[in-house]
Amino acid sequence: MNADALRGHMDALLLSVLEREPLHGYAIIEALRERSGGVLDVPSGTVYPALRRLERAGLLAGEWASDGGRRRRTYRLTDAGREELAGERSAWRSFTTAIGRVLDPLN
Amino acid sequence: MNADALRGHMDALLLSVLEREPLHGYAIIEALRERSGGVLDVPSGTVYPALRRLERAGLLAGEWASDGGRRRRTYRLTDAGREELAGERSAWRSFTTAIGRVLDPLN
DNA sequence: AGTGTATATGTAGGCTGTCTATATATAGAC
DNA sequence: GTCTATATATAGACAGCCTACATATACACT
Repeated sequence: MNADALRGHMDALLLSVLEREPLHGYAIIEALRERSGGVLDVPSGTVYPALRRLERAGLLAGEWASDGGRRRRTYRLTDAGREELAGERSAWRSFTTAIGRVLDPLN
Repeated sequence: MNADALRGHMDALLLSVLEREPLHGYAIIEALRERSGGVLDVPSGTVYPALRRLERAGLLAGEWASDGGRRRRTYRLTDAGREELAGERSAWRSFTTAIGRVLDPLN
């Protein structure tokens, strides 16, 4: 998976894995790997700053928790985050349609 | 269309529109707009440097021509460019599959 | 007790491709 | 003579993803 290909789609991915239940960063990385069939292996240096960015934007709400001695920051979708996710899904569809039309060898 | 979303997919788009016939930069921009149903309106400041980059990489071959007093640089796919296009199409399929799985609300 | 691996978060700095804004020049319509 | 379309190109800004590194706990194994 080329790194540049992810540009501009990371937000949608992060919001999407948080749709069903709140998760912390490390669990999000694993969820992305599993749900993509092993294709997406996003480094922590990408995910943690992105989560902070989405929190600053009001799309996620983060909260510190402890499991034994380990600190975790668990993120959940805000209402604004849910709206944003819907918009991202719509944008993804029109994006793939547009690129797909150009790449279609029948053209 | 968000600018970042295109990152990493521009090469595939450019190679793809040149698959059937050689075109010059301006015509490529129009072809992208038409074939995407008006969604892709890529500025010249993106396309011309990208074409040079692909030429340097040996994927395109450019040649100056004149239509009346206007100078045009017409690009055609090289053999390496055709191979690259096949790879880009394959990468596009696995990319959309992976992202689509994560974005799928059924997950 | 010490080593190694998995879990867990985070920062600094680099890279690169896309964008905006600008410049140049010809052709043709009005 | 002016405006728009055609045609190419560069400079510099910007943003986000990356690598590499730093820190710390839990747990298995020796």
